[in-house]
Amino acid sequence: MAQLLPDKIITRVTNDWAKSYPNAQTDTDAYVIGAKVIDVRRRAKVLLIDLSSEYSLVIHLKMTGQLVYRGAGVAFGAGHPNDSLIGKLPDKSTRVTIEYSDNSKLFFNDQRKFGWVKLYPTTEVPNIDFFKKVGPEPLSDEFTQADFRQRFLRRPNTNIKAALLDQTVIAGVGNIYADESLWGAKIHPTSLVRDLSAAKTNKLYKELRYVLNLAIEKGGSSDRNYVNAEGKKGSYLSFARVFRREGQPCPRCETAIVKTRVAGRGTHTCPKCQKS
DNA sequence: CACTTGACCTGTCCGC
DNA sequence: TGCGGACAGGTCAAGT
Repeated sequence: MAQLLPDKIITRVTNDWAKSYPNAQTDTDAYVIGAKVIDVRRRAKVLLIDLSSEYSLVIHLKMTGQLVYRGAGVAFGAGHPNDSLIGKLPDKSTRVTIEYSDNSKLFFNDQRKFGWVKLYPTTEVPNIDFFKKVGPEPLSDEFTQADFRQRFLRRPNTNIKAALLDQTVIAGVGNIYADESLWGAKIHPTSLVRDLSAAKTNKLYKELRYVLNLAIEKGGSSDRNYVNAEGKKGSYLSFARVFRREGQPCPRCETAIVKTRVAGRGTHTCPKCQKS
């Protein structure tokens, strides 16, 4: 995305599901049509496309959203090299289509319709409720072990998995990387935050950063249909130690991985390695 | 206030 | 094969 979009000029934005582009209206076109893409950024799980109009498209993929970019012509239909992963576009999951002056298109596809594309003045983005409350980026250089522990201790009476998933504590950790990092740190997901020693939270800090870096290197976790902007799948799940591995042997101790429900989410643990 | 649960949606899978 | 229910990568609002 960051390589594909800059300098492209938007000529049209259409949406097939109102909630996927909730502030779409004719007067928003004034800030979008004819605008040039200046930059593509990310904060937490949100993507920002900054435009020359000083407005930004703010995009959240939620569970099943995906952004797929295609050049003009044959790329929209049969014969595209990515057809085995995702076929002709738009398709029945296409919610928003952004067209550019070179006739390329960016498709926002989202089977479950939880994701969205919103438009805000670029200077207002930091004032969106979500961005005011969201926690620090766990991979940033300034984010230390001590910061990590201190952030968690704001939620002393909840379990560590709920705290890991809480975007106001730490940004960007979802269900997969929560399970994976807890396994790495040998912490049971139901452990109360207040009961975790500094040694444990330090270990979790290291494991979380390891897991996130590995996931980035592998192109993320394509659960089923997910593809990136170039139509490619990520491969992290083939490296996962516990996530979606119920009944398979723990890579450390061979004990069968179990699946339970913690913080309302499917949760995978090794019952021997992660006792507390 | 801190914390948990249900709602938002479509599609798939599993048991009857 | 059909049908009901549970579940799926995330976040809010409403509930306790």
